[in-house]
Amino acid sequence: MNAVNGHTPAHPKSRGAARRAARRRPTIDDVAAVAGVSRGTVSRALNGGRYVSPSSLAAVERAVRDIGYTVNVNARSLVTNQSNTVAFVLSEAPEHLFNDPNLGVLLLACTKALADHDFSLILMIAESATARDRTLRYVRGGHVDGVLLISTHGGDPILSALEHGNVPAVACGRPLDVAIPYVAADDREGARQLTRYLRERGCSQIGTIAGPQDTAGGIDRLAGFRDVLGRKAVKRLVAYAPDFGHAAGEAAMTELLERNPHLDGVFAASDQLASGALATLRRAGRRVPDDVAVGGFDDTSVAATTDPPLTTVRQPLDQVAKELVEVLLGLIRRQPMSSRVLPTELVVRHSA
Amino acid sequence: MNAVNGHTPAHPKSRGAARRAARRRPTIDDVAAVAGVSRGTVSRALNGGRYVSPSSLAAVERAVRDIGYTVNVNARSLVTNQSNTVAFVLSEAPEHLFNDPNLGVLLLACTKALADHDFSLILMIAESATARDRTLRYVRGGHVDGVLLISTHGGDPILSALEHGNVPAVACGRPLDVAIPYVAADDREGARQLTRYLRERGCSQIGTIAGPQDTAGGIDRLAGFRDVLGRKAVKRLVAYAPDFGHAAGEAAMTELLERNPHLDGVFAASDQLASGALATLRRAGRRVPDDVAVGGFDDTSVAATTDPPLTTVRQPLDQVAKELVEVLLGLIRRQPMSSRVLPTELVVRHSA
DNA sequence: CTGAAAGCGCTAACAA
DNA sequence: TTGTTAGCGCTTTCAG
Repeated sequence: MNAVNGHTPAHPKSRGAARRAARRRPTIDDVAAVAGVSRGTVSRALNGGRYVSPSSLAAVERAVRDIGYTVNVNARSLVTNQSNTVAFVLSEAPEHLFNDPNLGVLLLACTKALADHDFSLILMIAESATARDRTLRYVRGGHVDGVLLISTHGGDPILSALEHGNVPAVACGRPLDVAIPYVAADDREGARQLTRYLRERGCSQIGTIAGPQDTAGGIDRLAGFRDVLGRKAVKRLVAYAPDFGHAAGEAAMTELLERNPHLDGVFAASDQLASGALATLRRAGRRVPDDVAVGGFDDTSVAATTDPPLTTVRQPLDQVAKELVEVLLGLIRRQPMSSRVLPTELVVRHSA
Repeated sequence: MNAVNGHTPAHPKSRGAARRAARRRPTIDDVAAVAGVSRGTVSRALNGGRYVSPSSLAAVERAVRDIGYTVNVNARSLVTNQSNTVAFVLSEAPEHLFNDPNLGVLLLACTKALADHDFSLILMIAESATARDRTLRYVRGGHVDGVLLISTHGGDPILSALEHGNVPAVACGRPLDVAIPYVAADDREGARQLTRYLRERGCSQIGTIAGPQDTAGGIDRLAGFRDVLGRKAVKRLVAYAPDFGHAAGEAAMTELLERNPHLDGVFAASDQLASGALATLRRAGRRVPDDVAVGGFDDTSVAATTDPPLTTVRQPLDQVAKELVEVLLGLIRRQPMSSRVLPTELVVRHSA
């Protein structure tokens, strides 16, 4: 109906729109005016292009490029009632958090996986009670379409809060005591793999540094260890670490060594625990892997830089992230989604 | 004008609003109806409470609590044209990125600092050309009020793209060749501190493992080293690492040792480089710090877990984050803001 | 396939 | 101090 180029202002809107477009950020009306179609057609063209003639579609695309139009997400979200944004919620003391090198990798991978679906990730920390309240308010306030929950400890208040909420949510790692769909690596089988490997390697006195028993990782990795060693996994051979860090690994290794002077193998529930164990062993004058073989878990960046490099169990973190996003997006589309457990892989280096 | 309790529907809106409130997410009109005031009054009460009588204010607050109202940010943003959201943009190959333990700390600290101002952080990765385009489109599309730029390498296309853009932006670390306000630790002075310490400690043959020379950290830390050693810092005593990682540190240390068998001190431009240097030195049979004293930079978590623990230079990352946010928020308010350089601190452990 | 028009929930300008 | 009203930019019926 109207001229396609802006030089021939046919109906009044065209002129107004064009002039305004010079100063303000262009709107859909500006596109419509330039493309010579109605606002509705532009909208349809922008959202899938259904019920739009090829010529209109082309005109719109051209106009969009010409005037550099980008949709105003707020206006769109106001009417569609969805934001194309998900919250990545960390519910733990932040100091601990980024000591775990897994977290950064996961965060990055989720961001990228979401970007592939045109979703953005907003990072929220819920370490204190007030922060948790703010997060919950924010999430429930409809600012995000769903939640990616990174909660390590059991009894996390934010988990139960989200459990019965109407906000789609998926947890990374099996949540304790809560029925929320999750995606996790197969911790238990991974622990079995490494423990079996130690045994086949000839270790006869294998101990374990177990992670905190209020985390799924801590519990399942110990369970896997016991699956393999059965009755032999006597109390004496298990040392419990209060967290997954280096210092805890040093302490637990000291304890294990005192109780079992003839130990010749150790499975630590994380690479950092293993790195601490290595430090203690060196101080005790034990050679690794000759005197004592050591295995870790996670295959984080630290595994490659210890001396000797760690034999460990790789978690498929990229895959975890991908599936986390897949499940959440499904949930957002109101599809029924179930939890997924991903296989781990033994990575043999030099410590065992 | 109207009854305060919902049982006495006086004007039509009240009834409709109340009924709708039962099913839908409550709106400002629902609050108005319940509080017995107009929508405008509610809005004013919600935004600062100016020009609102104490009694109205109380009524509104009560109504908000009663019906569990939360503002619809999209509607608000649509009219105010600001989102209370900033983008945290990473412009580098992500694999490298979270090897740097600083990054996680910074990200967390920024998130918290922003939360204190009721801003949210959205994470964006601009590693590839297409990702960069998407990021730029997103940022310019008005989805965020400003940008926190974490760019390490010089010549980053996203920097120049943002330099003359009208989007408020602040960089973490001094950007190379670009005039964008930034917040950074005083790398040069930090390097001087450590180098002086090595000299005062009695080292007479001090080498350095320099970081990549297309990063401000790499350049400035080397400059600081030279400031102290002056002419003595001959070429022979400098080894260049292609990145800040452990493996690069091992290689550079090997090189340094070959060229200078009598070396008795090393300043590495990062903790991870230093950790690599430690590994090489151990393999070479040199004792640290007795034969060779080693210093790192950053005071990341690795510094505490090496053997021996690293003497290093602490960057005040929490403070950096805080000021980063302060500057960005100022910029968003259209206040003129200038760059800030923060002092570093020498942390003495056992490696030197 | 297309255009017109009705809101989405909110803020801000204006009149009272 | 308050209520009324006009949009913000967009999607989505609903007629045509």
